[in-house]
Amino acid sequence: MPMEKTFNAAEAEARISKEWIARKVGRAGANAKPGPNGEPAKPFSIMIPPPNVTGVLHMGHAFNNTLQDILIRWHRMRGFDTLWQPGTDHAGIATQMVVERELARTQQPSRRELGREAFLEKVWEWKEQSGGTIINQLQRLGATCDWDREAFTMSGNFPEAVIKVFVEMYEKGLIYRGKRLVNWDPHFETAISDLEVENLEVAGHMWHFKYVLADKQTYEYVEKDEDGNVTLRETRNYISIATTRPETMLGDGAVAVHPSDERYKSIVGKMVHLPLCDRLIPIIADEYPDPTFGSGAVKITGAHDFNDYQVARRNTLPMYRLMDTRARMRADGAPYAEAVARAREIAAGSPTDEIEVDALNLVPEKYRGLDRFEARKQVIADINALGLSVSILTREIDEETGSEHLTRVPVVEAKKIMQPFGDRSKVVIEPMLTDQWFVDTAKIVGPALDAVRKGDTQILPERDAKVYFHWLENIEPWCISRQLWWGHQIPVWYGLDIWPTGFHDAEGDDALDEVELFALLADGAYNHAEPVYHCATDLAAVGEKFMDDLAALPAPLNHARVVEVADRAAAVETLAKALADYALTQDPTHLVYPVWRDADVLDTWFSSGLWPIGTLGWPENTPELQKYFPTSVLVTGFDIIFFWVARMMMMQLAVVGQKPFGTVYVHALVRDEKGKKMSKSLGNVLDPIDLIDEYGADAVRFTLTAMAAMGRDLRLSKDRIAGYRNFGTKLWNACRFAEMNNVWEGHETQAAPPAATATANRWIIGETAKALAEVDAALTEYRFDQAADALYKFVWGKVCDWYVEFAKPLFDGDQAEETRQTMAWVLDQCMILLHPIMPFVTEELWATTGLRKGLLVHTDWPTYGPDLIDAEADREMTWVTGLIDEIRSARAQMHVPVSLKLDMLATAMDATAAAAWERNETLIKRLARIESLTAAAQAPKGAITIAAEGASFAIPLEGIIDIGAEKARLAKSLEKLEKEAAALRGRLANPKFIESAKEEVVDEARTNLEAREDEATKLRAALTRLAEIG
RNA sequence: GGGCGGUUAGCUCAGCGGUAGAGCACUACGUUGACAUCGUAGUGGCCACUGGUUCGAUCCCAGUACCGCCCA
Repeated sequence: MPMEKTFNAAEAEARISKEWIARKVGRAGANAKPGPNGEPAKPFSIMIPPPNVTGVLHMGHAFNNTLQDILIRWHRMRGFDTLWQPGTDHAGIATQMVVERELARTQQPSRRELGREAFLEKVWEWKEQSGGTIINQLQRLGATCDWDREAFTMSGNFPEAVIKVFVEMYEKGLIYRGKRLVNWDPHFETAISDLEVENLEVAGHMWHFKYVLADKQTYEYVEKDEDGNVTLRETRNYISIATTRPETMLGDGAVAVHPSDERYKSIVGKMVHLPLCDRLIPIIADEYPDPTFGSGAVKITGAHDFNDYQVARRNTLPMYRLMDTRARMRADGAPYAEAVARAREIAAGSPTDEIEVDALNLVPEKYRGLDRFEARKQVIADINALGLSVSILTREIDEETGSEHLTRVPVVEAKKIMQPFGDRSKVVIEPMLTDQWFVDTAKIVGPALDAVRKGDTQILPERDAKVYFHWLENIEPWCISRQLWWGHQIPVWYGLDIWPTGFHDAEGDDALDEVELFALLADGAYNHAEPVYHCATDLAAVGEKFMDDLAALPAPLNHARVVEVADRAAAVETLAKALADYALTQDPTHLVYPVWRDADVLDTWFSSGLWPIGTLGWPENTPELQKYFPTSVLVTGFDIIFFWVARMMMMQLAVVGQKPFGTVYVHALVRDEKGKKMSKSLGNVLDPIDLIDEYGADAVRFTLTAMAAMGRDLRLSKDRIAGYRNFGTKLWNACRFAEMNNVWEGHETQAAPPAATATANRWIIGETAKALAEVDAALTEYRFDQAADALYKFVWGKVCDWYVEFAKPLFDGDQAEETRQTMAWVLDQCMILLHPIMPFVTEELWATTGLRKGLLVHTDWPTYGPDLIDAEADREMTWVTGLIDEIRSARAQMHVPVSLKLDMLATAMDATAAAAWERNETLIKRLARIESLTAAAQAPKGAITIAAEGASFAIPLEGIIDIGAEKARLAKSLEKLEKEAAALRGRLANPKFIESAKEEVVDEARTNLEAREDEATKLRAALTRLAEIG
């Protein structure tokens, strides 16, 4: 059955993809070829950047995975032992969100109603049913991962690996627990990482409040202009502060001014009344406030602002937490009056600790329980009512009476402010002081920096290494705990601190008596203290650690059984019961020591950070781990250099002491055709699957590849994709042409090109070798765009534009068989070389044409070298194509109809030119539409002139020729030639050029000048002739 | 405010010390033994600006302007 006119992507891609998957073409080691001495094939491995299990393929994924597939296919065809490891990550927040939404949609019980265990079952159910979307989409893109190895950060060996790493890092002191300010998402009620925060500029306001000095004190407030002239002098009893978040003022610990700020020097150290609160806070001097911004005085709320937090830490200010996990004003704890009384004691120097400070709820009763934004309104209203807003006098005219009033209006500046939003929840992130687990990144960052500095790991493009260094050199502790359910639960168990200093073994007999028991049981003896904790891989292991602790206690408590309970409350209850039971029965076997596991899970990036070793089976030392680790290349987007790449580097180096990858290729962002970031809200998102439906995966892949210039964003337009779809069609039709000319009959793929005699055949074989060299060089350097460009130019510009045309006359001559063989070989090479970028259409052509032993995906990549380039054929074909171009151009400009075949005269022809003509006569005649060539002493009147190297031709066009047009054409060419010649002459006339320029440059200039002068002479002669006839 | 990029044909981008390139778009012609998802020919550029280095600068250096991105 003859081939169709176009490649049916929709039909063929589905079929081919299915076959690739069924035949496991991407399995690790497929098509691996041992070395010449039987040594094992060189490994080449890539870890897919795991998409979220909830993810759907977007343009960034399509881009990222196209590049990976190109590298993998290229290496696989070259006989490397390849592994492309696929998988997904469990995406804590995203998945929990998706499943919760699904529960709500189907009117099932909510997460909280279900409880942790039942909810997690729902998550797994969802994962089984819907978690494979993106994997299927990757397959549509043509990705040849080893699908049997699909990994998931919550399955297989991952849980064990993650827990093991946590425990080991904890034991090495690399992980610690602490109360820190973190990004808190009030919607999901969890800490989130910087990565998950989007800082957006939004319209906000700046309010200005007066904090009145204590004890009715006043000071001279003086403002000066740049020249030091006094512009304002007044006596003030307040300091003016500016804030965009008035509600946080309830937790202020101080007002800070810059130490150099002359305006406030006299009042640093004095106290001010905190409005709406019965507290005094100090004015402190700190480097943080910008004296030129606002009033120069800043309120410091350590528990709700990252900058303030640093100031509070530097100045040991108390940090009062104002909000609960949903960012409502706190309603817990003691009444305000009590809390504030204690706060005043603390301010006066009473000893305290951060637990007590955190427990103190300093939100006045009237604001308790309010949402933070509601509280803001109230606070503003109340401060205005107290007259403590900075205000200005404005004139108002009463409409009825026409009388003027002067009223004071609070100053509220409308202002653009940067506000943090949760990237999933879209709610405003609240900096919140909470207990979290941290990786002490400062301790593990060294090797990650060194690996890149020393070049063990290369980051491309180089400038992205700067980003990497910058971030790692300024690294912050990494908050790894999340207040979620879906994830790896932290392997830490807590127990009640029953080792209070107050415990008193009254008899000194090291045994527990009733009085002592009572003391332990008494409320407050232990359950208000911070629990003790241990970290271990499981309950049994952690139990042993608690047993070691218990050994310090009097008998029989030192032999209490460690049991696991749900939480702290359950522990208190269980212990109380056990002690009571013991008091009654004196049976020590009933004594238990309850422990409960940390409810938090680990940041998804913590497990993703172990992706390279985790997917290879670590902690088991699997053969895959030995073979494919460290991995060869990581292909990833620039946006996760810090969050993922840097963390993988740190963690792999910390855990197994090896770099995770040799090269990191960082690609840019895919934007829309106007250069805008694709976003759902802008509605400019191009869905790769839609594009694949419309144009085929090959076209989408080729487009992305052709645009993958290193370090530059891509502007994707459908026109471009359509263009490359046409490119696929072009190749398709070249093969179809071959088929119609029986090129494929009996053809089997040969590594070596056929022996060819025709110049055109020898030439195209050489061009193929050049193309291979270019593609190899480009891919070696990760210049995907150059590889695509080289192939486009070769396949379309050389093979289709010229070679197929040359073949037409050759098929009618003596060299037909050789030409058929050459064409088959060349088209084979097109398919092979294009395969990594356009796998589907090439695989289909492979199957459709010739006699093939196997799939193209497992066909060997060619290795021929520049020896295939025939310099003579190259020169000759340049002459031939140049001549054809000249004739066509002249014809077109003379408006000679294509259908008209012309007779041509050779007015001059040297031996080389004559030989070239002789060998390629049929080609030239056909393509230039020339009927005959005869020698002539000179061109007749009314002929157009064609100048070629070593030859001059004339085409008599008496009656047809437009003399004016021909004159113009020649004049234009001449002008251009003369301009070029003049430039060359000028350069060669400069002795300094001859002196300092490289020899070959000088030679080249001379040769060029000669050629131009020669051609110009011919054109001038032609012009002279034209002048003669009119 | 700090850092990093960019500015080349109408558009999207390559190039990078030695004669300015591609694709798309545009114009004209064209069913010539595959391809109209095509062919042939063509139009179109003070390579942002100002200096400097150099025999020679779109390319290297410095500054200016504008536009992005990242981090505060």
